Amino acid sequence: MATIKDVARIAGVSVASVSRVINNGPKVSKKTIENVNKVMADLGYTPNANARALVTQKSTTVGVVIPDLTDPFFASLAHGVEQVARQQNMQLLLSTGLVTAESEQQAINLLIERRCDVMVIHSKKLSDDALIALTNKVSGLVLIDRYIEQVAHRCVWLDNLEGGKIAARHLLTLKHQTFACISSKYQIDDPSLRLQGFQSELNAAGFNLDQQLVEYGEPNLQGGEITTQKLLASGKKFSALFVYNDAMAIGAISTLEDNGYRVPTDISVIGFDDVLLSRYSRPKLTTLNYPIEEMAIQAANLALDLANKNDKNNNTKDFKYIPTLTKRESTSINDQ
Amino acid sequence: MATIKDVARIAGVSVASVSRVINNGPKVSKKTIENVNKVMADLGYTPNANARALVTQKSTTVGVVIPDLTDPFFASLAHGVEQVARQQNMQLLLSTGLVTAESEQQAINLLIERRCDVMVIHSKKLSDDALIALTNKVSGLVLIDRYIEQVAHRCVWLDNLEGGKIAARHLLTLKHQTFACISSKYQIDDPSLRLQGFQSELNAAGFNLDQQLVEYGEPNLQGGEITTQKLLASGKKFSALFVYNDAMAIGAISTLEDNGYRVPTDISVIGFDDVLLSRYSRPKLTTLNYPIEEMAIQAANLALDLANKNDKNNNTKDFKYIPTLTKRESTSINDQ
DNA sequence: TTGAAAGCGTTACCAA
DNA sequence: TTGGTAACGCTTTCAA
Repeated sequence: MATIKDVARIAGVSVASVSRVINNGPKVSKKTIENVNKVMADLGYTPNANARALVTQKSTTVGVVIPDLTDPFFASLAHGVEQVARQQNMQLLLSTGLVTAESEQQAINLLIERRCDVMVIHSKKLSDDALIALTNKVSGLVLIDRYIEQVAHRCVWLDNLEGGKIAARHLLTLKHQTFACISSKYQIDDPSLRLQGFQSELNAAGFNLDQQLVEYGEPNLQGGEITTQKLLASGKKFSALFVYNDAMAIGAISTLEDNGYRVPTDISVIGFDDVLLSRYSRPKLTTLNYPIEEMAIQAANLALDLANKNDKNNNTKDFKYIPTLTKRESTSINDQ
Repeated sequence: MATIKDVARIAGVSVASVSRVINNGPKVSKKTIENVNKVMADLGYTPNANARALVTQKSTTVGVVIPDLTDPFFASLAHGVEQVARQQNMQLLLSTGLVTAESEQQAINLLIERRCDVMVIHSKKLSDDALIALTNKVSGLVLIDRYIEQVAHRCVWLDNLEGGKIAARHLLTLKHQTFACISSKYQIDDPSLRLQGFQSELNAAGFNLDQQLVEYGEPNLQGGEITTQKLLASGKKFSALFVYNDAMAIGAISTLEDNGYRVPTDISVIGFDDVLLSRYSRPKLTTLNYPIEEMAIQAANLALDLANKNDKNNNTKDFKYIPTLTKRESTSINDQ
């Protein structure tokens, strides 16, 4: 592959001049520009980004660490980051497939090796301390979907507790009085906070959440089906069901209808996340919108600022998002 | 950030020795290894991948070019490539957001700038010639979902024509006699081949596809709804509907049921792709499985071999995949 | 407006 | 088993 030297030699100029025309540098004669451009085209010359990164000490690459690309939620996150990357003429360096603290750490290390100056990290397994340490090493590192007090100004996160409350309020407004809940068996923060918020708001309104009507399962379609079967098997009645995420909610609806319950006529179901899926279900899912793409854009911009030390405002506050209710068809008033 | 020189100086050895321990090079004394490792740990030293790439002339990076990350189909493709990348300790460099031939070209150029030696490209807009030219420049470049005769041995693709035929055969087996079809308005190869295969198999069995029962729309949920409305508005009867992809098929089912038709009792619907969505719909979608992840893995491995000149078998044949029928609940026998 | 040359952080060859 | 050093392809300063 042709190098800048080849171009210089053939064009009969110095590499410095070639470099100048590549970078639209100042003070180059029109003639040189044209000449060099022609030679570059002839040779099919493409500058070597690695060499460039080495000398300029910047990577024009933004790193993203997420657990799984095939989960639409994370795909949206990556998509958000990608948009700001493209704006900046930067590229996405992606690390996925993370299950343990070690693999998360490893993924981040790879980004550091590439001297990625801007990174958006979704980490649930790494300890606060490990993350804080990383934060000191990489100035453009931003945490998404996680809140750590000591590095609050680098956290872009969603208030899951409030999300649970909003769901409860919606159901309460619809005059429901008996509630069930499906949560995730994986006890990271999110599910327990959502459940906690839901429950506390119910209590505040003078209602109770029967612990026998709380089930935990895999956070996917099948998990929703299985937990709903258990709920039904308990024999207890409920008219409103709050589900950890949309995939489970769709599974729940499916099982409910298979068992002769109409949604929302007999039972109202509310999900969480508002992924694409929720618009594809029948009935269309009422759910809490998790503005993950918007948050990812925010996170990427923040990382960019941090990397460029544009921390003008020297921000110390975090970036908290509140989910919003998206009313569709799976909840309705309880008129029994 | 600490460099190899810092490590060498502090450890009291030469950079050559440090380099050897980093790369598990031969002939290093145990003592040196331990000493150097300790210093590296103390300094939090991380090798610079850019410098490495420059001198070794290889990038340990695999490039992926896809139109859109949020489309589950492409997410699966990226996921497949990612799996083989990880196996090789390589990382994904991702380019998305492609709409025109120019932006596709641009995306590929960025990968070349990074001296990405292994790349899997999903390109629908670039001309055959442009792609062939690229192929000469990058030895590890593989095309996915596209077939170009001159570079057949670098193509991993699906036989869409056969897919259409399989759909037709399935419906024929179920004794259907009147057919409708929803296609994509974007006239790249895939939709027209699917339609063509469908039609030709119908004809072979002595049936006809009424052109008034063929509609074209946006390849998403809404497109499926709109085209189905048009189909219904034509007043013509049909008992079987072949739809371009799963998203449209789900839209179609929704509109059909809203208009009082039961699926599959009154009308059988068959989709294409077998994305996650198809398992989430009610009734669950009968569709043609597009083994995109498997194909992506194949493509990535092929690209790897090509890049390493492991073209041992000096393959000249292409990699053609045939979709397979996934029977679920949206098709049934026509007993009228 | 142009060119020479130093230097970015590594690896790998050649000597010692 | 170790160290010195050229080289990778580029940008950037300094002089001319």
